[in-house]
Amino acid sequence: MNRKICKVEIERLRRFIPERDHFETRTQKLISLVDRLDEEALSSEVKIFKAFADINRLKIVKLLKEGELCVCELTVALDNSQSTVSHHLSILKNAGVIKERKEGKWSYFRLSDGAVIGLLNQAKLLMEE
Amino acid sequence: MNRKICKVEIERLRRFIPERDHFETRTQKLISLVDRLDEEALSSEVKIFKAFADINRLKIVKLLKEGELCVCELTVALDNSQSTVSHHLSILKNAGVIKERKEGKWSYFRLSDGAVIGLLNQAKLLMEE
DNA sequence: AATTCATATCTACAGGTATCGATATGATTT
DNA sequence: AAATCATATCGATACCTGTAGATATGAATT
Repeated sequence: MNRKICKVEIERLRRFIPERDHFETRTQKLISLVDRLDEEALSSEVKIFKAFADINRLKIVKLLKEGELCVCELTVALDNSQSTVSHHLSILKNAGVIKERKEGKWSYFRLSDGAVIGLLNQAKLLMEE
Repeated sequence: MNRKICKVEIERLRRFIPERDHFETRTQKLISLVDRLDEEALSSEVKIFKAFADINRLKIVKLLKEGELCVCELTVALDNSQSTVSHHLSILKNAGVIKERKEGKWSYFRLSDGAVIGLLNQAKLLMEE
């Protein structure tokens, strides 16, 4: 997760900073704002959004709104290979979106809580505007 | 976006369907549920989640909560190359998350509306649980 | 009109990720 | 204990994506 730092570019931009009204104070404010961002918290947010950023995983989430399901049911419903479904489930689980319950040979998955549905609704709202 | 269909796998699973209580009706219900999902709408949702699924784009969104900013300000604040920032902005714009306003040489970007902030809050909620 | 500047686009590349088949694991059934 | 079954993990592969430098574009300045 280490971005390459582009110092040359920054210097190039800094050269004209004093020439524009308020530019320096504005950018200083922005820089300190970025510095105050919690990188770890941001990474968690990214992880959640990544979890939702795949059509098959979205389908899984929408199916799980109907209730708990096992891997084999999801495999049939999604028409994907079992290993693929398993992979998607582990990403969703790792992001905290879904929870697992083992029962004998079966693993049942369910949505973590109502926040997921709220998230989806917000996204839809954003989309419709 | 064309998933490969894994018929063999499905057939393998179908063989034991009649042997489990309610499995057939359950999976039939799930399959028809998936069939009724609007692929195009799902793709839009995925596009939005993808827009948020990068740490630099999240930072841009958080910076834009402070108000309208031009590309060069974001470039300094994020310490990324100009082309990279421009690329991220085009993804956010394409997903409908931000809007652009041109003024002379400058391009100013702003958040589309309050839905973004709601979306972020929902994600945070989900994360904290 | 020539230069400078802000931004967008193109090109290349490294790392990430979705997918599947094959195999491993761990439970259940025979 | 051997076989079967559900799921997870591994290995390979093709595609996707974030990044930066180079170049193009279009506006403002000289």
